[in-house]
Amino acid sequence: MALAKTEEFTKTDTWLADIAKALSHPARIRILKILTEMNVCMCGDIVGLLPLSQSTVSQHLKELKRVGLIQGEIEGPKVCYCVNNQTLQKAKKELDKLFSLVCDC
Amino acid sequence: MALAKTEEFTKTDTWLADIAKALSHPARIRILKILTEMNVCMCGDIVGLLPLSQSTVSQHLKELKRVGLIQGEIEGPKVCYCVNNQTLQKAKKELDKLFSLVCDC
DNA sequence: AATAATCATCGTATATTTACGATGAACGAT
DNA sequence: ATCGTTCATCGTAAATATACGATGATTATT
Repeated sequence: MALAKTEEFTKTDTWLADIAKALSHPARIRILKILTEMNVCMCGDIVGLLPLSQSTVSQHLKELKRVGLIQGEIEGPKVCYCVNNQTLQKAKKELDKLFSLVCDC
Repeated sequence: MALAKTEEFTKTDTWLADIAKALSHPARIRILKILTEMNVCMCGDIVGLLPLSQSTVSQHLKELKRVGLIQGEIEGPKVCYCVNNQTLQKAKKELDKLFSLVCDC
């Protein structure tokens, strides 16, 4: 079976693994940076900054949105994306907790 | 195509995405914790603590080893796994750098 | 030499991911 | 009302991931 047995693990571990999955593609890491560094929020703008097609970028945005790392605000025919500080903070907190457990840092 | 266009991104982003991929399964997060919290290092011991078969756990260990988050030392017929502090520290550093860029934390 | 223990790898099945082009939906502007 | 812009979704193809049982390799023990 290819189904991850997520029921067998703690909610926190499963959640953190899901966050990690959302960060597991360089395009999505780039997108997070683009949304904060550049003064840019639309899908089309991001497409212009990445070597990927519009539909592929849209999928990456969807994945980031799925776990709540970004959110999208509809503005007429456009959608303005931005990072979600709350989720990012929670992710950082849980990652820090993990690293403080598993390593000397 | 399903091939990630990793050539088109920076080495650091690609590396960090790869680390995130290794952390993107709750079993692998559990394994990291088990290797540090419990006094345990062998694959068989970990199998006893997870709801997964020996071959599946071995695959997860292989994935963690692939990115250098753990290392395995052969001791006769056994292999003693342990976390790799150096890689973990580098991962934490890069994650911190990412989060300090993309969020207020 | 034979056996037991330990772990990796092979083979396999299924689900998911990644990517693209094409199409559809929503809305503003003409 | 039509057109253009923007983005999501559909359809599809190929790669990867997840899981298991079975088998193979290695080494310690008997």
